[in-house]
Amino acid sequence: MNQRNIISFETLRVACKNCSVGSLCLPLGLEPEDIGRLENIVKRARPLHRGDYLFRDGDRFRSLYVVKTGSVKRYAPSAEGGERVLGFHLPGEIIGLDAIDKDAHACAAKALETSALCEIPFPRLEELSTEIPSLQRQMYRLLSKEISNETEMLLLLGKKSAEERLATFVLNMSKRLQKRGLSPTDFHLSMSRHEIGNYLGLAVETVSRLFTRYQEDGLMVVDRKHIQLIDLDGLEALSNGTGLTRQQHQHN
Amino acid sequence: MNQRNIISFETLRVACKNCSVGSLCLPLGLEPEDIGRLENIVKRARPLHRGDYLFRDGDRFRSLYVVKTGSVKRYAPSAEGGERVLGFHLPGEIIGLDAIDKDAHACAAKALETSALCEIPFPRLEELSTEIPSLQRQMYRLLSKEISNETEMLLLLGKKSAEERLATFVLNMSKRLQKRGLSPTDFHLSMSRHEIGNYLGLAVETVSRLFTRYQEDGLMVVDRKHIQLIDLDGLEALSNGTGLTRQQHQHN
DNA sequence: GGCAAGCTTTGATCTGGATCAAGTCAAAGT
DNA sequence: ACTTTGACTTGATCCAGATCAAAGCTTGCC
Repeated sequence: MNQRNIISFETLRVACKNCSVGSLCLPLGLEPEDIGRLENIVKRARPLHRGDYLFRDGDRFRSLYVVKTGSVKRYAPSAEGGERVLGFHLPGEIIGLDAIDKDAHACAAKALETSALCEIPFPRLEELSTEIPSLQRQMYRLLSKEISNETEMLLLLGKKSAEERLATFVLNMSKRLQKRGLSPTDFHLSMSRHEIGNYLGLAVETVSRLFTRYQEDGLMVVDRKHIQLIDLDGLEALSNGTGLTRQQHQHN
Repeated sequence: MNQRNIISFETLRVACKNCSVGSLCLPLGLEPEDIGRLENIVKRARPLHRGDYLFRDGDRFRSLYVVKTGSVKRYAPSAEGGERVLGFHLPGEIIGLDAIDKDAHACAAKALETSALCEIPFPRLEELSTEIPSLQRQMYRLLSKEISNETEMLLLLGKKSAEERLATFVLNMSKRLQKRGLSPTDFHLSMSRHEIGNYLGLAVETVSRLFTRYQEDGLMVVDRKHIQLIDLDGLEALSNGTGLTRQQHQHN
């Protein structure tokens, strides 16, 4: 706590220019000069520890947040303590775009592990984006991309089987990690089986059984939260329903 | 065809100021003067007849569209002729926000009945919104609202039962029609049972059985595509899972 | 270390809704 | 009036995945 006071302003200031996830985030497409103006309004948020809330449902909407390191779970608490997981957020991803309209958060967000975040006060961002057309353009793109992502998820929940859902999920993680310069075939899942199941509309048991089966079929090696993908093409085939069924696989 | 040529420019020009759905659309929150500038870039699109395409998946993204009258179905065609219905659009609703990022439409849109639309060339809208902050603000809100809507749908597909889904759908239609000044309890569904089922992730047969059951339980009167809602509270209860189950209902 | 509290796996059973299979009905043409 | 066509309903059966039940594993905490 005291330590915060002795850190100089310069240290707290965000440096988007050097940020490893800058190319996935707001600065994309901005001139260096404009990135400087953006840096002036971005704040470094206090680091979160596992289980800490970034915001809760019902909170007034003030800022967008960008994950710098770690990961965040976003979920809608339902009556009777149940919850529905809406998404997992990796470094470079922006959280809060869904709250702009209602001016309040309809869901809660909490850290899955120790995480660092940037905070972007939305009124100032909105103001800045009237002055920097390329920032406005990037905002439109980010909002639109978020819609596409949700639509993708809708497709998954609406017609894919359990097998297809989990394969899609694992591949999606793989691709997102790759974009961040991490291994697409060897990674750590920061969320529990329960959370994965909840996110995909499946029971924990189903998730567990599928991981076991994928491993038996030589698609991946699973050791608790550590995943090693072996057969990306096989997973891709499963993910879009063109995969061999269990029986067919055994016969070939 | 010839008739189009003798209509004066003034007739073709869009008059957002007098539009009955203006308060649901882009002009919301704009000064009369700015609405005038918006009108200059909005075009009246050629009316569509049942089955006509507004755009197809893969089409280059050029414009947003607003339904003025009628209704439009948006869907993702899948391999082998199958399709996944992504939404139904009523007057005042904007179509195409999901295509901004990729600069191409990932889904197709076709008219469910004779429909009139406005076309808003996106590059010009983007330009105009850098000049009119309240227009930019409205765009952010609309995009954000779209994300919320999709999230809502995600919740529905992820954990609601068939019974809850259809009740939610009917109530959602009711509320949207009410906002447009139409009866919230007596309306016509322009889409088929098949399309409703597809949209909700249910089989046609399930939709049909549920409509029958709702009617038996005195919640509504269904006559082909015409729906009359009788017990809004009962439907609301069903829709969020707090409703009595069939058995409980009979015992009370 | 050792115990408690979660997670995760695995097995057995159950069920909501899909699928299959006939009809029924309404609108449009002949 | 009679066929056609496509949308809708109704009934019978089936199955993927939920739910129930019971262990194994980890991790953390005293």
